[in-house]
Amino acid sequence: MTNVFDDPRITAVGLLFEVHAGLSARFTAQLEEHGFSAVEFEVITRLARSPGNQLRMTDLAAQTSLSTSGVTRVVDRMERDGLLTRRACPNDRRSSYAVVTPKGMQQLDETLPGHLQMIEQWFTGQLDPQALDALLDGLRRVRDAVHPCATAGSTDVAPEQETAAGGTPRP
Amino acid sequence: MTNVFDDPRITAVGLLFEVHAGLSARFTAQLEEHGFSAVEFEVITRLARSPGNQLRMTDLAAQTSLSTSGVTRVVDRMERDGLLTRRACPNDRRSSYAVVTPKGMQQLDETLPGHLQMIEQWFTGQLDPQALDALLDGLRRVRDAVHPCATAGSTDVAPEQETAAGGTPRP
DNA sequence: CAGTTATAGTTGCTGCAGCAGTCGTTGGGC
DNA sequence: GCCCAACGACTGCTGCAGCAACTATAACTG
Repeated sequence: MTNVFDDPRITAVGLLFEVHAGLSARFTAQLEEHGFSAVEFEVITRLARSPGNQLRMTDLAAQTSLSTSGVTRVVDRMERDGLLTRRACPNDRRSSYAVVTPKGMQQLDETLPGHLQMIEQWFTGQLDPQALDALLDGLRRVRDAVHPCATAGSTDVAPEQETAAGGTPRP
Repeated sequence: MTNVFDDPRITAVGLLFEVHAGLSARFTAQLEEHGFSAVEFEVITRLARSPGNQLRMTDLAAQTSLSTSGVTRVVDRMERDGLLTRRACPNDRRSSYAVVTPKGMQQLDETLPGHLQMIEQWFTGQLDPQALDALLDGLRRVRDAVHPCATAGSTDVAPEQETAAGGTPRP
């Protein structure tokens, strides 16, 4: 039987997903040595790169792969561990900010060098600069297509225009 | 403050992960229209592309992102839904095969065209052939570094050689 | 052949994330 | 000022996946 799964499209996706899984596993292992889960690291990173080391819960959810309820729980845990604090929003009493504490920043600072080294070792360092550029350029174009609002909290993006096989806006 | 997070390595990983998340979300939505969860689709795909539409539970675990216990539960569910069956292994009475049923194959056949179309629309179709090749080539090289045993059940790979920042072999 | 070790699969327990429903807050229409 | 829809965050419930413990079988050793 001629295998339908040799279709280059399937292979392409398989490749991308395997790379993601592989890198995730490596990173998770290293992050846990520093007391972070993958999600926690993503959260604290997004916060730390934002002005004032803080972000509203909703915006945090939009920037991460989490739902708002997911963000609530993660921030719960990290607040219990002293890495974050909640701060009331002065303008809007419904909103609250998640803020990185000094302890959180310190733990992040201890984690980052090793993390960067891991990236270098397993990802960027595997390719010569030219090939890496090509890879990133391709990824960027796919990202722009597939990930409409990568930077919530700052600028909003034009409403996406579906082409065919339309449907499900976004979860 | 000069932001540490503008480091190109962080950006590269962020890009890759955003692409993965974006594609995952799209695919998940489409797959669920056909009654598959993402994991179930991965499982049935791996089975369907294997000789005899079957695979031992352990090999299935190695080829997917699941642990062996995870495979047990997924196969439980899919067997309950009539998509798979367990079959005893004649040589080794410890092992059992997971086999795709006709109903499973049919449901897969109904799903695949739309799935391929999604891939085309959101991923491969976003790039001209040359750029796509460059992207896939880069991914392939990273995959080879990071994902030692992509094809379990067939050939084994040479034991990985850690360089620096050693440690945790694999989960 | 008996005894030990390794392997295949399953299951109890735990932790996590999403959904849907709830409460408090905000802003617009009248 | 009052009412109602929209919004932000939180919580009960459910389903899922991994770990560790367990059973059954296989392979190895003397």
